[in-house]
Formats: sequence, structure tokens, C-alpha cells
Amino acid sequence: MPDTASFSARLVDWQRRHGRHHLPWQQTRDAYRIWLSEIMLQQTQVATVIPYYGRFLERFPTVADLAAAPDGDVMALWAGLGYYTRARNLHACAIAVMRDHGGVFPTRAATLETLPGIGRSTAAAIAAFSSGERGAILDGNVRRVLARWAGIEGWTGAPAVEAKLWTLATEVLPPDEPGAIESHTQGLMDLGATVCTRGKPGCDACPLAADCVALRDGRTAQLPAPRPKKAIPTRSAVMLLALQGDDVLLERRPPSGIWGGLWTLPEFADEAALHAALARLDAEAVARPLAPREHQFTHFRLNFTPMLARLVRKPAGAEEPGRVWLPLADAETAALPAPVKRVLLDIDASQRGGLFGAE
DNA sequence: GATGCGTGGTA
DNA sequence: TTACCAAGCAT
Repeated sequence: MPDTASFSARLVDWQRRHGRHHLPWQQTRDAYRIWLSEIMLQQTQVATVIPYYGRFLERFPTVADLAAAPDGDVMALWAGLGYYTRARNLHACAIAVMRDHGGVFPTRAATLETLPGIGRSTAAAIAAFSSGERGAILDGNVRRVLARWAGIEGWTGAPAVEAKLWTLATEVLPPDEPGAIESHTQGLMDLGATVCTRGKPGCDACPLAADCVALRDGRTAQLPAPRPKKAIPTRSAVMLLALQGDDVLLERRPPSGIWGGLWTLPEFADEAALHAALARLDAEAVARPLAPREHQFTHFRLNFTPMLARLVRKPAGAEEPGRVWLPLADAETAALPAPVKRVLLDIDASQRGGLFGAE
């Protein structure tokens, strides 16, 4: 039977010996830095976050710097990380901290949870790391660790299962001793990321192996249960790659929805719609298809074909708000979704005479 | 309470 | 190639 009473003592001891202590957002009690890392790490792996985290802190060393920045700057630095609502909420949160909290980043979970982009688990994590406040987290690592250790059946995203996990996560919290909640919280993350991994967990090195139900029953490969399968649709589109010299025409996406707030190539359902729009820009322009590309989202697949049109001059109508001519050389640093950035970098390389360009 | 929201790593 | 999902939150 799982021994709830000794769970945290074993975890904390393991974390102090074998856990991670030198990630870029550790070794600080600065709630701003901890918050930034926690938001970036939502649904995102450590290795992906590290370079973004460094660039953000360099550009925005304090919450005041972030709050004062134009949203375009924030979106540009976030581009490529995904889940762009996080970036909008990040900026809104910084502004709220300046306006409602005197520029002092909160460290209490109850306060943090009132801010945009901070939910129950993130609030508890920030509070634990910045002020030692005792509270449970429930991220993907904790779901997996607890589901295996206690032998909890069902998909961990199902509300009933999730409620059970929150209860258990609270039951295994350490006693209120200095430093305990920090090591406990970090230990859950570290154990899930480095030992109790999805495939082939390293049970030999696990401090919870002695009373792990999944290990005892030989069911570590079956727990936690996978998300119920759902067919994902495929959408197709054509995108206008209008070039005038070394500049490309971009449009800003609406604030909500896929790629919200980012700049993309004008997108159309089919070639007829694209040709009609292109004719309005330049009656003599011709578009030809480049190699089709595909991009996989969580909930659908997008197949799209860039259609290249070289314009002799910039049309007068293309200066409206929400439209911009971007120099291809700026594609690397602009607020572009990953697949659009790839298209522009490819075309830029081929224009400069690269051997493996998109054309 | 179910769904929408990105990207890249890993097996 | 496909399946699965990672320091979740908002609506």
C-alpha cells in the first residue's frame, strides 16, 4: 500500500541528492523570474524554453520593463513557443502587477490566481518557489507520478480523475518546515521529467518504488491511461507569398484563434480566392505554387501551399493597418508562427542563391 | 465540462 | 510515419 506519510520525506531527500538545481530559473526567489519560467513551461518542455527565457529576461529584466513594452515586442519574442494566448496574458499580467500591486510581484497563491494566465497549479508553484508557501501543484509530471504510485485508473484529464489527483497531491504535501515545499515541488517535477518518464521509467532510481502500485503490479506501461483517441481533421489552404524586391506582404491575425496576434502570409481557402485578392493588389501579377507544406497542430493538421507572386511595385492599397511589408532579412526576429517563418527563411535563402531553397 | 490553443521531442 | 504529449489556462 502506498505510504502517504513518508512520500514527501523520500521525495525531498531524493530531490536534494539527485534533482535539478541549476536550471536558469532556479537559485532565485524573484517572483517575476519564477513566474516567467512557469508560464513558458506550461505544456512546454524545459529544453525548448531555455533560450526563450534568456532572451525575455535580457529584454525585460523586471516586470516594469515588460509592462511598459509594446505588445508587438512581446509577441515577437514569444514567436515559436506556441499557445500565444500565454504571451497576451503574460503582458496583461505584468500590466496588472504594475497597476494593482504597485509593481511588486505577488507571492501568495490566492493573489497569483487572480492574475491572467495563472491557474491553480501555476499559482501554487510560483508561491512555493518565491515564498515557501505550502500548496499542491498538478502538472503533467505530477499526474503521471501520482497515477502510477497510487494506481489511479482513467485518463488524468478526466474531471473525476483530476479531482482525485488534486486530493492526493494535497495529502502528500510535506509538513510545514523551512525549505520542504520547495524541494517537494521541484522533486515532483524532476522525478516526472527524469525518472518517472512516460516510456521506460527508471524505477531502480525512484524513491517511491517501494510502495508504487504500478510497479508492484507491472503496470507502469499502462498507467496513466492515455487520452481517449479523437480523429483530428485536416484543413487545407493556400498562402500568398507576395514579394516586392526583398519585402514580403504580411497580415496580422485576429487576437483570438489560431496564431492569434501573430503576422502571417495572407491565407485563402483555395487558389481562386487567392487569385481574386492578388488581382486587387496588382492586376498583372501572377502567382505560382511552391512545394506544399504541412503543419501539425494539437487538434488539426494544416496542409498549405505557398503561392509566389513577384510584384513590380508595392500596391497603394497594401499600407492598411494590419498589413505590413516585412524585409525578408527580418523574418528571423518577427512575430511569425513557426511554419510561416520557415517558408520565409527558405525563400530568403533561395533568393540569395542557396542551393536548397524553396523554389 | 468539453473544447481550443503550438511546437518540438521521443519512441 | 504515426502516436503521444510536455512545469495548463481560459472560455
